[in-house]
Amino acid sequence: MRRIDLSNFQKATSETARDINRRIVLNLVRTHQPVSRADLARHSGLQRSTVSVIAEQLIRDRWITEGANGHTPRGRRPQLLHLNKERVGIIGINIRPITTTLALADLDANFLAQDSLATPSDPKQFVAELVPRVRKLMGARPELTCEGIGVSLPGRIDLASKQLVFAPNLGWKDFDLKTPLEKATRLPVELENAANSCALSEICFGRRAEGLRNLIVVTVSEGIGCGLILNHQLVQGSTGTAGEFGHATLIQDGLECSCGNRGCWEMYASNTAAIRHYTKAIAPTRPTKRTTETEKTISFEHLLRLAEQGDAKAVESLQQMAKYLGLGIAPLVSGLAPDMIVIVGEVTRAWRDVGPIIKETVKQHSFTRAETQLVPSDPITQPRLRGTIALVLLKHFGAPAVA
Amino acid sequence: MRRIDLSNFQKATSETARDINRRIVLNLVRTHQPVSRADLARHSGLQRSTVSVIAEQLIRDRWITEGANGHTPRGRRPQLLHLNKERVGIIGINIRPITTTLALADLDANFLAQDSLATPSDPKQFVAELVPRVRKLMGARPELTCEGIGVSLPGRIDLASKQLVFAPNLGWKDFDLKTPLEKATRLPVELENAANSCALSEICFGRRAEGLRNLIVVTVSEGIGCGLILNHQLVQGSTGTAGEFGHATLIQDGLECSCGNRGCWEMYASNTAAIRHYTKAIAPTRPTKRTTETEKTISFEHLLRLAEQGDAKAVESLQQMAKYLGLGIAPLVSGLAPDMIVIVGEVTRAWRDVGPIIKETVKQHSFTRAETQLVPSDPITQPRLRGTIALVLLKHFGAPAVA
DNA sequence: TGGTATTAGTTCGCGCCGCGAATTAAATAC
DNA sequence: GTATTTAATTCGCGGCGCGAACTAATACCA
Repeated sequence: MRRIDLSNFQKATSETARDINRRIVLNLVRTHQPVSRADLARHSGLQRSTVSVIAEQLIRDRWITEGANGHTPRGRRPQLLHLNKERVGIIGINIRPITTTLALADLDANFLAQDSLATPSDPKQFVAELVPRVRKLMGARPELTCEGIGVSLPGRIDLASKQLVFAPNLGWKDFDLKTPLEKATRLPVELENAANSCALSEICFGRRAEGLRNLIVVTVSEGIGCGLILNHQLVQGSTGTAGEFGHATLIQDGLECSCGNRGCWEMYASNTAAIRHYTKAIAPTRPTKRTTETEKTISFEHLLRLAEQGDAKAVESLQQMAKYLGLGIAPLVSGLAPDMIVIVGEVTRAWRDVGPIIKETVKQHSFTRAETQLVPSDPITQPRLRGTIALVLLKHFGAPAVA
Repeated sequence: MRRIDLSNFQKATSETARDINRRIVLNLVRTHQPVSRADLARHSGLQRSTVSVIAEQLIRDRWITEGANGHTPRGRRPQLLHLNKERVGIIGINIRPITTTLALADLDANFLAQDSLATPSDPKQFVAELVPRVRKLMGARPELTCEGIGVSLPGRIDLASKQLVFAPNLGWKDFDLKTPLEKATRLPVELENAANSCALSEICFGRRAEGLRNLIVVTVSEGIGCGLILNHQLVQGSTGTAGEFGHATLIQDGLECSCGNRGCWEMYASNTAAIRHYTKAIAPTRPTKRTTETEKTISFEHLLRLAEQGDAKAVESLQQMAKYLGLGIAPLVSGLAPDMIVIVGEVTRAWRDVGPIIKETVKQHSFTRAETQLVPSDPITQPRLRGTIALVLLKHFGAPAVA
């Protein structure tokens, strides 16, 4: 039961009921397509007459279309409805430290065209390079009306100003990406943290996580980030920085972290941490020089490959990483009791080895009656990028703002 | 933006708009009373005509009443509306290990009558003792229609079965309190964990926390519990056990906890922990015998009094406790970025000493841009008990289930 | 003292919406 | 060829919010 926010509520008008039911029907079409009006009525609990009117409206607005006729054992054949993939395009942009990928997606979140570029270190230059590529993507399917642009990035966006306030791995700070991008493309732009994007991707399009009430996504790369979906809703915190469990203390008085604290979770369980462990293992006496981001990422790829080839020290580094991942996940299970936790990151390639260790560690260190599933994300679904599509589509498919 | 839950959604009917606007108006009356219809129209954005109809309905249903006329610099005098305190009573029951308190409250969550009893160790006997006292409370103001019974207890309630699944400090387990209480009183009964109750109390009636989007309540007594309000909504997790950060690991391989893990937060920051620290300090060599719950609670009272009188070791025990409270709160600030954290428990009596330590520790160990306020709860508001009133009232004052 | 301006609250017709019964459409079974 | 079954549409009804018009009550001012 939600408390009504008296500083920011939405009164109901005569169109509110239609708005609610239209969204319900649109969602039902998406999940059950192809589907007849009669089935929609059964699934929604609405009268067939009401569904007919709503369907007519959705067809008129080109959200859905009528396809072939279906089959029934007896009686008139239903006219099957499905999402109109020819109507809407969404641009998704996934910014990562080295490479930025962008794509054009349809209403089913299928990618129709993709592109990528090296992420420049200067955010202004980035906008300049991005805009023509966005235009080119939209040009790939000119018949589609572009609904908006979703952006996922390794940083945090201030809820009020929509400015990027913190992105250490990009080296950007206090930059307004939204305004210039909106001006240049004349499209609404939604920014979101990468972990949050992944979480949206999972509950909106995920095979196993779709529709779950409580889901946590843990993104493991240079650092660790969390995307929290609680009560079907993204948790952003008061300013938009919720999810920074990567900088929660795991080991009191532990290793010094760039954030200024000591013993942060990501100092022990990130890709970087695994590399550090491995480096120490193979050359315990020689102190390593500070490596750049590029070297780190390549190295984790390398570490994974070594482990796949059976390198004992590489395997051990990953096992260590898995143990610490479990130690950090355990309090999330105790404290938030989610239905599912999804791990996103290169480390999932070694899931056969690390999965059981994470699960066992979580089991030993958590306290809950909840049967939280712990699963790796399928990188082929490109959750960071696909989440940006969810970000834009939720404006049409999400629950309406009411009361 | 919330995702629509296709396994449990609510279609809109022709009455949905009225339901939404009625709840908005009811909330506005509560927060602005006494208030005129014209002001309600201004605050809600609804037409005056609509507000008039809704007000008439609310008066007919005896939720609100018309009071004296107000004053305006010019023009007709408004008829002021306010909540009808003579209509509805709510029974609140706060179960604690030693004493159970119960009260009858009005719509403003003011207590009209109170009672208390020793908490029996047998839950069946508890129900038998409770029912006549509930009847007696209702008899104190027979003109009130009792809307329901809210119960707060130190344990967790399974979301699906509504059974009490875990209450170590009561010694109860897998007991159904709801059904027998509902049968005996013919009133709807809502059960909730004590920390969650406190959280509801704070956002519904709290002077500082009312209406906040993200709030965490940390209850500190024999153990530590957390009540999480995120996006204006109680977080219960998949089974109802969310909030058990007290059993999150604070110190790896630390003290053994009754839950089976080691180093749980509540082993270092609970009342029990402070007593253990004090006992060790005054008799470091002699091992203490296992104390009962009763002795522990009395002892923490004693410890507080000693500290108030300036006993150095007692003060140091509380400071130690405060430091560990801060260490446990820090990851909640990093990870959930709430607007406010409220501490509930006897320890707040020593806030002048412990408050600054908690705040400083949190500041040093957390990572956020959020300016999370950290405040002690005012025990005079009886948050555990008052939260049970919110639990019942939210059915009428909360946002309606929609989409 | 009576008109004017101002504010509160009500009345009423309109259009949007979902409901549900009746109707039309199209298929199969016998 | 008729009955049966299922799909989809049509249409009148009642609930609801809107907004214009109207009534009520008060202060100000000439």
